[in-house]
Amino acid sequence: MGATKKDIFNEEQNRLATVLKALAHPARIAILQYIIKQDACICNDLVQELGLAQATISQHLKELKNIGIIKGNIEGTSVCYCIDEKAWKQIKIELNHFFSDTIKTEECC
Amino acid sequence: MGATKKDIFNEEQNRLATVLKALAHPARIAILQYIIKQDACICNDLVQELGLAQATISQHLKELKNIGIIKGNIEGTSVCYCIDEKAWKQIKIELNHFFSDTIKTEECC
DNA sequence: TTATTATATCGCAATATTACGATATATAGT
DNA sequence: ACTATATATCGTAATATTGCGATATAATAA
Repeated sequence: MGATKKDIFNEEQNRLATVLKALAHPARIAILQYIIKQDACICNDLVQELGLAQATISQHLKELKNIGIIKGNIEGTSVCYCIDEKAWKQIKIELNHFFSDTIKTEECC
Repeated sequence: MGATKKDIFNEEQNRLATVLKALAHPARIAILQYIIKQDACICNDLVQELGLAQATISQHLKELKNIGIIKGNIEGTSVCYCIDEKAWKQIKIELNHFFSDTIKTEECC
């Protein structure tokens, strides 16, 4: 008990849930917004900007990297993070697909 | 420690995270897809369809109701759930707004 | 080499989520 | 009134997430 029963859902449902979960935190939304605004940034910029501990920011970056939406390039002693355009577009497509399902313009029952 | 630090983020970031979190579960994705497919359904239909306990489905429905994306009308002994079109469209707009931020077509750093 | 800077990872405590049995509530049918 | 049906809520165990200090790693600077 306690864990999500992934086995009873299909690929699409699990994939969508995983992506949404990775995005479903205000710090990770803020991180993405900051990266977009600045084009790219390093972990320490985010520590200054958001006021969370370095370990916490690093952990959030890892979760965003896990779904591929950002990527990091090593630049000397720091890591430069930016949006992975291809992944970003793919996620956009997946969400659009889900949300573009036609809703009946009628009241309930 | 442990709880999300909502106070350091802005309204938009917290709102977006809350909505995404409510959607970020395969069961809730499946519930929404089923409601869309059938136009409307009752809790028990979902219990049969998804194979989760009635208490679990009821809890997931509650979370979807919390963000307003679905609404329930009492119909005799059962409750008929359907998409709240207005809320659905609003959420769609909010997500589109977030995802339509222009991404630079350049490599990282 | 030693110090500095930037990040990642480990370990842990606090909190949140998920799932479900049991039970409460409420309506319809007999 | 009694029974059946449908849903919501409570309580609880298992698991996951969040946040951070401490520490490890790795590259640059002095």
